[in-house]
Amino acid sequence: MEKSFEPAQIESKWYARWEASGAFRPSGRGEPYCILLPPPNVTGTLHMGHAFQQTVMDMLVRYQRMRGMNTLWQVGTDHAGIATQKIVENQLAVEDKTRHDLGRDAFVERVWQWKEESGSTITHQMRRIGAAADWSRERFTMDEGLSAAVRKVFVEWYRAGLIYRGNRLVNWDPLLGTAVSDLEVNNVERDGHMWSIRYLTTDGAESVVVATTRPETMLGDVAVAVHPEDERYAHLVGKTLKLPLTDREIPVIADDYVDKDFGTGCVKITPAHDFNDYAIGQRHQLPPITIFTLDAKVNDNAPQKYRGLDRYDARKAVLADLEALGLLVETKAHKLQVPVSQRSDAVIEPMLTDQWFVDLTSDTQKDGRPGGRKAITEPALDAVRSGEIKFVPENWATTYTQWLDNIQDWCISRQLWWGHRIPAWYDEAGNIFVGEDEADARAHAGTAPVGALRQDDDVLDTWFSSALWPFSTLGWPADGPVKNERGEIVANWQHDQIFLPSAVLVTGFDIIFFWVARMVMATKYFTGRIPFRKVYINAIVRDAEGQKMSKSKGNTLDPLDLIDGIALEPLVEKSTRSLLIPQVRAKVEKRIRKDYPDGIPAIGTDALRFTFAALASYSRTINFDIKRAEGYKAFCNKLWNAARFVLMNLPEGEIAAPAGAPVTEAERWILTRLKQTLGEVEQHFVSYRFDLLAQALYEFVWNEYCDWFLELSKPALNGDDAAAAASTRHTLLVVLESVLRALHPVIPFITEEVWASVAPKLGLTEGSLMQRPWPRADAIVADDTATAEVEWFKNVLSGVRRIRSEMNISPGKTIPLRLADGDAGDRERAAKFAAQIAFLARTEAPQWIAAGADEPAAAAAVVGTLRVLIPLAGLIDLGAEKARLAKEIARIEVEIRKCEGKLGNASFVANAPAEVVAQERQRIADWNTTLGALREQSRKLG
RNA sequence: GGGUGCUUAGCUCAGCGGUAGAGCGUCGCCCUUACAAGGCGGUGGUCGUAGGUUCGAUCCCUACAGCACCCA
Repeated sequence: MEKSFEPAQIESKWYARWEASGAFRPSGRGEPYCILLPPPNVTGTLHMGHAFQQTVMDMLVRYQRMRGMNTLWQVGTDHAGIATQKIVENQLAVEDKTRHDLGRDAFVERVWQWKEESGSTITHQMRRIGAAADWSRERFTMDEGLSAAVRKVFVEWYRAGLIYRGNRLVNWDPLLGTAVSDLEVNNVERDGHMWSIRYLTTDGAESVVVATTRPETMLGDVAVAVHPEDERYAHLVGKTLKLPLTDREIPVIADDYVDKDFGTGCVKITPAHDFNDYAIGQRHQLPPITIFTLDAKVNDNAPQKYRGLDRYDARKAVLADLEALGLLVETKAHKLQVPVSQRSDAVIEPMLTDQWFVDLTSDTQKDGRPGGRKAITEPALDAVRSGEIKFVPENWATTYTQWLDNIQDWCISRQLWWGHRIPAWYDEAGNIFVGEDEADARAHAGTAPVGALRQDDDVLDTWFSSALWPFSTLGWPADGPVKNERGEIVANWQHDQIFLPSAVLVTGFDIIFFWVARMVMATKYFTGRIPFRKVYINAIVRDAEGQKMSKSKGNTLDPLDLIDGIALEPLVEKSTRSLLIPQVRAKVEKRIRKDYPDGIPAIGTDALRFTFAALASYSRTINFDIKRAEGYKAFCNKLWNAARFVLMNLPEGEIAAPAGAPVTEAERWILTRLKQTLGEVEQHFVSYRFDLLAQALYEFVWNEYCDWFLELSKPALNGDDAAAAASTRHTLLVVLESVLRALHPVIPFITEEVWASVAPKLGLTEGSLMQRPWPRADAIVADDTATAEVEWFKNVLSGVRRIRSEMNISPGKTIPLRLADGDAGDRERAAKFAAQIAFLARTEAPQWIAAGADEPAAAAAVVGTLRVLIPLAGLIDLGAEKARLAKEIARIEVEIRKCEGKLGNASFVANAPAEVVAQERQRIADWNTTLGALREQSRKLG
């Protein structure tokens, strides 16, 4: 083995071997265990969130595979409608073209071409993380099989009356020219104004004042509403107002939606451009008046002079005209919530358009069939409420159920070209024909089409196909094998449905609504099964200061840069490349030069993965600190060197297991600790506490195996007892190999590399660590006696070390050692560990001082009643040692007083559990023993 | 407005009813042939505030303060 751990060399060789060996595919043996990869966008590149989430999935998959499960990690990518279409549209823009110049077919063809060339970036990056996924079954949401599932689902829901087409008010993105769902709209607080406008009654005798943040929409007003119990306006209800700037008259209506106490208590009603107003308009049978075109310019329903103006220009014009007429009563600054499209940042305009919806809210249809609430929403709610699906951490179930309780119908049509085209056709009379293809649509129609059929131009919301992921990837709805475009079988529902439900979904809270809930809905409806048993909501990765990572802040980290390292200049270049605003660019560059003056060091995949594991508590954010990752790289190096030590102490060839139990206490102790650690780690896998899991393994490897067992093994290996040496050699090796297996799910590369050297020594014949079983705690025998003895030894050694350190005795200097007092056990143990004490404490052979004999002035450590003495002569400052003893005595006196306080409290003794009282009595006895020995020592020093 | 979290050592976080812990940082000593990406030893906290429950509260309850996120 090389002298130090070099991740780059190791990682490059193992992944390809694993993948080629077929080790990532389901074994076909054991219980099914499946994890679905949340399919990343084909447009994406791997970011820290992906790397974290995928590390979690990979740990689970590798662990379960080693435990003998029939493991499938189902991967693939998402076509990401808008994002992908935009990339290609941007490319066209460089050529001064739009998608309309190409036409639909040619444009879609070009998007496919882009996908073939660039769409696998992220899946290749996933391999660098070490993801043990079954790439042979990789899917794409727009491949033929998954598209067939989409058509089937659409048609079935439509025929069940659960998908409908309607002219509804939807969130319209005027920049992208498509509807978007409620979820794709963010409400952003912006500084704006509240304008008060006076509307005169038709007879001109009276007026009302309405307040609005969007004065331009008055051109589409159809009423002014007041509260039914508002006495100020009761007499006006039913009268008409003259709508300024237009020649229309609008009624005053009463509706208890209006808040009497807000503003003047009068509200202008614009049903075509406001969701609340739309509902009021419907209640009062007031037909909406659309005043904007699809690109948010004033249309022909408005007076001539405003037509063609952009909505914000129209606002200025309307305000100026109202001002001129003396109808603008007040203008004041106002903070308002503006709906913004997540995809384009454009301000959303509610627009009345024809769209397709999934019914999620009606109880019963007109014909008596169950509505969407009964058929789709409630089963999804029940799956979580009943505990069939469990969230981890569980409080996310509240988020899930509250959203479903208040859900709206899902607008699934998008006015895009890239995506699953809606399987609906229209005849020349506007009748709708739905089917998996045109022939199917005709066959299922009640009436013959009038003239030719034309397919709906729209495509489905990307999340529609994602919702089917748990079963469409397993081959549904086909009956037999499903092939990919290369003719390879990627799924077969007949066999693969054993993987439904999957074991756990690992995903971010931000897509509980977009994806998790919809998967439950669709999977329950179409397969009758839940899609997964658990939903592990992973934390959001932030920077070391807890700030959200964003390109414009310059605090993003590329996981591959952490793995490979990157010099400062290339890092600055890549971080600022996409930033167009010079000030932002300068700020980001400055930050990077400050944060990473030497660039980013290469820490390797294993250390990155271990860091993710160590940070993965139930907390909802994790702050990624490179320093922490560097610490775990040191851990990898520690493991590496421990293995080197073990291997360099072995003779050539295979190491036979000695007959019988391990000879030394140290061996039996480390095996006991290994057993405990493995038991803990198994628990932490069950509870998804990867932080505790990582910590348990870290502590075992570093603080137990390396710090103590390796050290204890040195005198054993070099001592006269051949049996102890042989036994120790074997135990060193066995524990190391178990540790490698236990750590493999977390740090697969280094463990595989080390194992390759270790396995032949144990005569193991598996070709890869992946094929070894995960080590079982219950296969190891615990030995509490040995544990107690090693703890005693550790106390003795620590005592000597503390004296050395505090008395400034050079660590290399061999010093005399005396033992005084103590009991028979101490004598036995001192004899047993004599070689270890002498070697590790660097002392001469310990000598007992007989009771009552003269003692040299000495510094002392106390272990029970045993005093471990280091004679002062020439080594130790008497005054310093007295001070040290006094300090220790004072500390113990405080502890004793605490115990006495408790035990002196009658109600404590009466009410506390007996074992707690007993524990307290034991504690005080132990402290008193130590205190007695310390006082004795103090007296001896005079 | 409704909801969900968080507040513990300088920093980042575990612990969640019975002696306050880890990593990183910091200080001291040491290049002791597995590892200086290291070894050994130390320093450092009235567990956000105020009440309550309890023999006992960092942990449970209530209120308050601050911070964050989600939904409207």
